[in-house]
Amino acid sequence: MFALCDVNSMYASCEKVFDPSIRNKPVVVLTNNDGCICAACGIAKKLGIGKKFVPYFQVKKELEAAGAIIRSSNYELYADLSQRMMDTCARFAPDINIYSIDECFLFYGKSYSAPPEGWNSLATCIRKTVWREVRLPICVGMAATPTLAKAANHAAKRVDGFTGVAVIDDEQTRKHILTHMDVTDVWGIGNRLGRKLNFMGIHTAWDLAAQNPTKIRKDFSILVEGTVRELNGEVRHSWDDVRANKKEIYSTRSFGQRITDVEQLQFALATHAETVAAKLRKQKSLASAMTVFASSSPHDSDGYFSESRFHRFAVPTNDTRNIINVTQAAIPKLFKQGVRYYRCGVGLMDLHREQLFQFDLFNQSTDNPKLMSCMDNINSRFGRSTVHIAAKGFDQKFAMRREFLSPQYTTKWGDIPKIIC
DNA sequence: TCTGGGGTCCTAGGACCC
DNA sequence: TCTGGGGTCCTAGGACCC
Repeated sequence: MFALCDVNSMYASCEKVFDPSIRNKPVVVLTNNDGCICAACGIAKKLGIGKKFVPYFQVKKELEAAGAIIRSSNYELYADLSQRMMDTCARFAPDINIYSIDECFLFYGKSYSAPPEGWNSLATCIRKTVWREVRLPICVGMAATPTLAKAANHAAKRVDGFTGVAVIDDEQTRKHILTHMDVTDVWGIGNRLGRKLNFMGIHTAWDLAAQNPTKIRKDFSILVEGTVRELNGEVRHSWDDVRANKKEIYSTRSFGQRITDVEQLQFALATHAETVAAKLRKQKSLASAMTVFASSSPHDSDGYFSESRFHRFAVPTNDTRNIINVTQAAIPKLFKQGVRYYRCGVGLMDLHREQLFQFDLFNQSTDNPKLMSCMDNINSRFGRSTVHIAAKGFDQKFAMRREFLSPQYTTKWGDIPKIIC
């Protein structure tokens, strides 16, 4: 049995945890740089406002008119509450897999027999406990495969007759839930595949489940075939696949304000280099190649500019200094006077497991793992960027725009809620 | 006045090599 | 009668996810 626990409108719900005054109001949360809408609470959704990934400036008036409370993304708060929610969920299963900031899969293997009180009560208990301990509303879906657990979770949220919990453990329920589910709501089926499937007369998840997997593989891909099989109870997402190391690691960001000077671009790229290098070390991998890029905005009228530079390392590395050096060397190619830079980033690819990589006699690694782990440890203990490479600069002018930021209630001493008697 | 998220994986096609 | 290879690496862009 797999369970999928996921927080309802995670970011909006987090905003309500420490601010009861907005609990009964429509809350809408914006992406980085207050660019787009990325979450809306249930009340906002009912009012028909807060459509995901719509640019904020386009719907600003509409939101004001509806009396919506606007918040910038407060990742410090969300990441901390996420951790607490995951800790609580983890107590209810032998194994947990954190899928994203607001979702985790729980896995009950063959040796685990169904709880005497039934799966439904277990799911309800998880939901209630998370609410009691973290004050986050979650939905729990349970089924024999991850894709079906996702479907059950979808039903728990949207299908009449379910209130926050759904378990698919018989044919009747499977059919009921899948027939009430749009094919594009199936995990792995996006808009594009959805359109093609619709064209073939496949509209619901149930229609998709009824397809011949071999034919689907021919018409689409091995991935869609896997989805069809999972909808029929055959596990295709192995637990290890979900947990597998990344094959590529990226860090990219749009700037709070457009950038026109080289130094700021260098600082930004060095910052991304540090981020990806740290992520790479965390999964204990080495990168053989990387790409560095910078661009103006495709929305700008004065011509779109985009440049990238690919680099292959003679010896795979996960040392921040090697990765930063490449970003610095890329500057002449990426920087052009007069361009209003909107976005830049760094990507690592062709990744290998640290222990498995064979070095040769002629190319010795220049990495300094002790220095790197020392940096990682200091930063994990005292906070991000307590020590950093000087190339990142000390006067970054592209700070994220976060005009409607709430306090970092749980991660900053000065922001801890006060109770005044 | 100006404003438009971030991450990962996959693949077609071009460039280049022998 | 008409016909012209095959492999690797990189790039750009598409597709999916939240």
